[in-house]
Amino acid sequence: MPKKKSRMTHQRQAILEELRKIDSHPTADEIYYRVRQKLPHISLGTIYRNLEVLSNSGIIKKIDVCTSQKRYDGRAEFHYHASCINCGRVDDLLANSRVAIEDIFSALCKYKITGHQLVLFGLCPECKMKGE
Amino acid sequence: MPKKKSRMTHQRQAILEELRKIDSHPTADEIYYRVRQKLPHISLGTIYRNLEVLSNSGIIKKIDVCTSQKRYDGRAEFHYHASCINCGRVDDLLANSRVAIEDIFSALCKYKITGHQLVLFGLCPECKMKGE
DNA sequence: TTTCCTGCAAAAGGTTTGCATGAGC
DNA sequence: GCTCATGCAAACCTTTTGCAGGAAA
Repeated sequence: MPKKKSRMTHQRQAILEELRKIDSHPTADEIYYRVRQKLPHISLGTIYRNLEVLSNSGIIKKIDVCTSQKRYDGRAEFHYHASCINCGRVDDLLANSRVAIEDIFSALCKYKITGHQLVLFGLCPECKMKGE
Repeated sequence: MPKKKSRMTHQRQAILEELRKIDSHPTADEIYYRVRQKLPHISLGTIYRNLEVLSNSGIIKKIDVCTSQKRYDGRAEFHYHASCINCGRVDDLLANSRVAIEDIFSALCKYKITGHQLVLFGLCPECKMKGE
């Protein structure tokens, strides 16, 4: 199957820029809302299609923090995320322990481990302060 | 709010038995299919409502392996899961390293860590053998 | 006899897709 | 000019919910 080449359209550009500009980890509809400030006629379908294309080509990352909506991350390098159980914000964590985790479990089971997903839950500094 | 007491109906019983009988980690519709062999008139809504009640009371566990459907586990004790990227089966792993993981990340970020979710991906022994 | 639970069917909520048109390169 | 991408809207899929009748305790 010949790899089809993708075009850098205004829409794709705007989505990527928006994602790189903010360091939160927005959901598709948050991105939609933001990009519409610049391109008022863009559709949600286009947002989803582009997020898919961009993450399939390794330019961005689709992340799953076990909530109803997927989130997207402009940083494609490997790292973990922490999700606040109170306010829902999602923060980056350092990329430590990747190999360690997969090694530990490779030794403990018969799977050929090829990846893993880890999400930490807790209270973000702000919610921790508020004592909630 | 007074805790409301729950009743052990035939439906709830059958769902729980089915879940305990199989050590795969079925989705709601797989459970629906199986329980219908015994209770042909049970509805999917009842399946979902009972899985919710049972997991909220800590009798079973709802698990998320980052696919479109949630899965359910008759074992409520803490343990990890591995998901085969080829055939989709989900297996139990030992419960090691729980504290270690949360401790590592508590030291690395400003969150008050209260939990985490870890899923390992890879090839199950069978798919590994088939060389896929 | 009081709640809680069920079946049914409709709705919700997030994401994907078909189609005709539009725009990169 | 050839594809690939877009906007729109409808479809999809999993899960949730409203309601009136049914069954645990």
